[in-house]
This record gives sequence, C-alpha cells and structure tokens, in this order.
Amino acid sequence: MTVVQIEQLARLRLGERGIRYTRGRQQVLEALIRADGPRAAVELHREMQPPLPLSSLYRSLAVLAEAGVLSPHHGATGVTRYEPAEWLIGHHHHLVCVDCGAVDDVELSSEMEASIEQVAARIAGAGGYALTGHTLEVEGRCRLCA
Amino acid sequence: MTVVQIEQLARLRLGERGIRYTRGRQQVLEALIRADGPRAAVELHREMQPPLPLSSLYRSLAVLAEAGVLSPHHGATGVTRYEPAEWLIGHHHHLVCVDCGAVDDVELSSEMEASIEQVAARIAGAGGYALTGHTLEVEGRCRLCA
DNA sequence: CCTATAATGATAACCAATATCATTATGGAG
DNA sequence: CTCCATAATGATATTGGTTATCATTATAGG
Repeated sequence: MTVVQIEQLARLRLGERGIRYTRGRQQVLEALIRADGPRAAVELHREMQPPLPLSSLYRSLAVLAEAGVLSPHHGATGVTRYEPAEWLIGHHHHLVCVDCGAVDDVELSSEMEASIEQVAARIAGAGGYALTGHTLEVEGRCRLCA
Repeated sequence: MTVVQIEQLARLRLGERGIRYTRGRQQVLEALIRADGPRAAVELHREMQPPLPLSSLYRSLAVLAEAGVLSPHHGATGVTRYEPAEWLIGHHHHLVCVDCGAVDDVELSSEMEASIEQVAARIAGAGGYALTGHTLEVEGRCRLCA
C-alpha cells in the first residue's frame, strides 16, 4: 500500500463522515505514514515542516483518531502516540525499548499471528469478554541501548 | 502465595535497599494485592481506609515501583495503574474493556504461554532487541458493557 | 458570489503526576 | 532508654501533556 493509496482511503473515510481532509490533517497523516511506528504530538511538532501549531496538531490527531484513521497508543510517562489504523497499514505488533522508549512496528508470519489470535480468543472467552482486538507488546533493549 | 507471604518478600526486597516498609507503603501494597488487576492512584485513594493523602500515595507508588515491588502500566487517558510485580504474583496478561477501561488479570496455561514466549523471542530477535519481557493485551467488551 | 458550516490557532484551563520543604517518625548508637 | 542522623510524610506549589474556548479564517454547496 503506497502513501497515496492510504491517503485516498483516509480521505474517503473522512468524506463519509462529513469531515474535511485539510492541509493540516494531510500533513499529520503523511508524517505518521512516513514514521515507522507510533509518534507523539510533540515529536511530530518537532519534525514537521512547516510546524503546525500544537493546538491544531492535537486536534487533528483527535479528529483523525475519532474517525478511525489513526490509533492511539499509550506509552510510558503519560504520552500518547498515534499511528495509522491497522486497516490502513496492516495488523502488527510493537517492539518497545525499555530504556529509550523507541517503538518499532513488527509484522508476524501468518502462523504466528494465528497462534496469538487463538490465545487471545481463549482469554477473552474465559473472562466473558467479547473480543475486539489484541496487541502483543514485546519489551527489550534496542541495539543503541544494549 | 498468600498476602502475608507477598508482603514478607516485598519487605525483604525493600530492606536490601535500605527502604523502610512503612504503614503507608503497606497499605498501598495490600490494597494492590487485594485488587485483581492494576489500579491507578486516584482509584486507590477512593477505596482506601483511611485514605492516604494523594501526595504520599503517589510517592509510595513511585518508591515501590522503583524498588521493583510494583509494575506500572500505562492505560488510556494518560492514567498510570500499578500492580504487584510478576515475581510476586506470577506472570500474567491483561484483559482490557475498550468501553469502561476495566482491567482483569489472566493467567495462561503453560502451553499457551510457551507459544507466546516463542513469538516474542522471534520478534525481539528480528528487531535486534535483547528481550526483557512481553505482555499480550487482549481488548474486548466486558459483560457489563456488552 | 454568498452564505452556512467546518477548521484553524492563539490563549486559557485542566488534571495527573512530580517537586518542594518543613514536620514527623524510625532505627541504630551510646 | 535517650539521642541523633536519616528516612518518610503530607500540605502545597509546580510541571507538562493535553483539552477547551472562541474569535477568525477557509471551504463547499447553492
């Protein structure tokens, strides 16, 4: 899936809900597509050119998440990171560095994914929950922090 | 493992580090042992009798986490929940309600746990990380929110 | 082109969490 | 047991990420 294709789908989804795909929101989504993992508002603000005002940035993130285009992830120290939703960039898991907090996206082979899904279904069933999703958070020390 | 046994181990660990196991810290740990899942400072504050001051409560949580007695978990809306570390209450996973935010602890059969560990090791290896741990977060809707 | 509505962005407000610091409690030495 | 050095407490102030407010600006449809 190319960047353009993803944007196409996102624009469509927003259109269905009467939400405009404005320049600012485009900037945010594109930055998140290019990033290879979840990013926080402050991080995006630093690396965006021109730098969207923080208030608009936060609102854009909230709007896009509300529309299901972005998924929020809650990391350490109370910061919320966002990335394009799974229906846009595919189902994946996260590899988190316990030292520096870096987050990498990881895709699994279908066999591994299947075994995890099976476990998740069992857990949900045992607890009387209606399963809606799962994430395997793998923690470790990245090469730089080793 | 009984509550008393867990407290014994915690007290020992604190003692090794020259940290006192005071009444306030005891209250916090006991409340978290009784709770069957992670709890936030505010939640503990509500259900503790007598209600430890929030400032002390936050500090106790930080001290106990720093000493490795508690593990922090970062949930939605930027709140941090704590629970006794796994070496005290055993390795487990979390079942999170996407609606009300309730969190239940779940233990897996050794076979399921083994398969997840295998996947985690693969992921860490592929990303060049030194594996330190993993958590499978299963999301669903609890019975009350169904 | 006009108008209704959505989006923006500067500013203020919010709230969980942390830092400060004077006071109190604790455990060991004498 | 008493004294003392040190740790812990708790009221208060502060921080920092995030959200709300609201006047201004931009956009889509008629």
